[in-house]
Amino acid sequence: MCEAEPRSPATRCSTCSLRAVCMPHDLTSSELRQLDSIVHTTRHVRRGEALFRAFSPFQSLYAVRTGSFKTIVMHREGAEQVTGFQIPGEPLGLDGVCSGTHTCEAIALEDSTVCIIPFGQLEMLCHESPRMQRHLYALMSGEIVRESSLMMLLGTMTAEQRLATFLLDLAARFRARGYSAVQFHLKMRREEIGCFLGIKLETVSRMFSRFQREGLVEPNGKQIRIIDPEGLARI
Amino acid sequence: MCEAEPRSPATRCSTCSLRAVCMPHDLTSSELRQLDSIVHTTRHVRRGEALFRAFSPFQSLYAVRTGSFKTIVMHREGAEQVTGFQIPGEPLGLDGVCSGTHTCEAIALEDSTVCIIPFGQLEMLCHESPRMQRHLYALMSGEIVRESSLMMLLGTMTAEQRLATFLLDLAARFRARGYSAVQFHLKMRREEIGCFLGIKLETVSRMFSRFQREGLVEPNGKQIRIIDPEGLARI
DNA sequence: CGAAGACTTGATCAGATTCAATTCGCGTGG
DNA sequence: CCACGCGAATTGAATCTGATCAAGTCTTCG
Repeated sequence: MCEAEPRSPATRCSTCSLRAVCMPHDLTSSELRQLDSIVHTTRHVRRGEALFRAFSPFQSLYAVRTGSFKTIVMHREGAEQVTGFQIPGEPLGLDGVCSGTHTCEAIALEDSTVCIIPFGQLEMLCHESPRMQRHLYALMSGEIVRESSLMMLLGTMTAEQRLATFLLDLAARFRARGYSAVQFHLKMRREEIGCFLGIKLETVSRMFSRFQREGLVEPNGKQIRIIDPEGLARI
Repeated sequence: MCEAEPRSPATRCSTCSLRAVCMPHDLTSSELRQLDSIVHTTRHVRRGEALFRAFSPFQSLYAVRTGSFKTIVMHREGAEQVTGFQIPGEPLGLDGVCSGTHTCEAIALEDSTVCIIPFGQLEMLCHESPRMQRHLYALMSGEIVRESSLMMLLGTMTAEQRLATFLLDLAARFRARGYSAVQFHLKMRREEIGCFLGIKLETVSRMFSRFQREGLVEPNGKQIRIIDPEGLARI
């Protein structure tokens, strides 16, 4: 066989339902074909396993296809900070471009799959396609902006405001992907939410209880129903 | 005059003493010449004035040439978070690439000058020069990494650890630019330090006093002398 | 069905904030 | 040139938010 092995349609960018989330919307069919030829591998990561670890060499960017991840940075002696949660359509690995080595690690919150985008080949495609180039810039800059607003959260907000902001942000991201923004399932544990928001797991739990008392949210373990988004936003 | 107006040597990348900090170290002389032709303007910003504001259109990246800046993101109703301090050789404006609009604003902490790097022209240069391309990627990714470690600071550290980390980080950056890492002048007020570290100005002041009692730092208003960097790192 | 892990809730404690009172430093104008 | 005045910084006391410790309940999964 001279041709590359045919892939299942599910692993093609050109037919992927997440394309609108993940890639620029105005790619030509020729650019899409090139993209297909780059992104020809997916990888399965089991719940709890690492997609990449800190200090591992950077070779590829990833896009979450199914499932979800957390990214964490480690401090000396095990203190860790969750720097983000990624759901389908969102990028992973942008931290590695800088030094060629990952500084954070990405752990699957459930059995998940990612698309693998070899960075060297992506660079070449970007060199040919101004649209892809722009998109890569935008992805990186977007990550910078996302982290800035997280710093705002960690630097200025109370525990109550942090959890409210977290829930509204998740809801918006689910909505953007066509899922319900009102009811969703948290794949992460209370401890991981706390570690993301800079508070302890007990505090997360107390704030959930408070939201329930105040009729803002109906938490049922990991199943969350948002009753009063305006109320949450007002906090 | 057919030729572009001659610039003073001080405004040329090719002769700039900060080039090693600001640009890739392995540029060819032809690449340097191209760089000179792009970065042909500097701008003065008075103490307290904005280099760019949130929501202003993004057109250029900037590099601090002299002086220093803070970048802040605003929340509804005036709550603000300082997301970074920039000293000579450091980039400004990377947040704007994403949406074409700045999300933070950059305020001069003292009378300062910046080099203006029009982003459209930089893109073109990057297209020609793989080294410049890599450098731009690295700048953006580096900002992502920097912000991650700041999130770690805001999410997991005590006030004492935050200030110690802040001082050591500044010291390292001054050293990298050939300034003393032991003694330096803080251009920002206690309030701004606090706003960066997610603590109140009184707490910053108390921590400075504590460091002085413990013989770690000799603070004299804004003049700082670091006595025991290992001790600071151990906190 | 039982055990381990995850979550909730209460009581107490500690670190940081808030409020307030001085003190210090610096630029301005008499 | 010095005094004045204002913003910045320091320090103390009271308060509060969130952390810690601990007990008990709920879930999940082998």
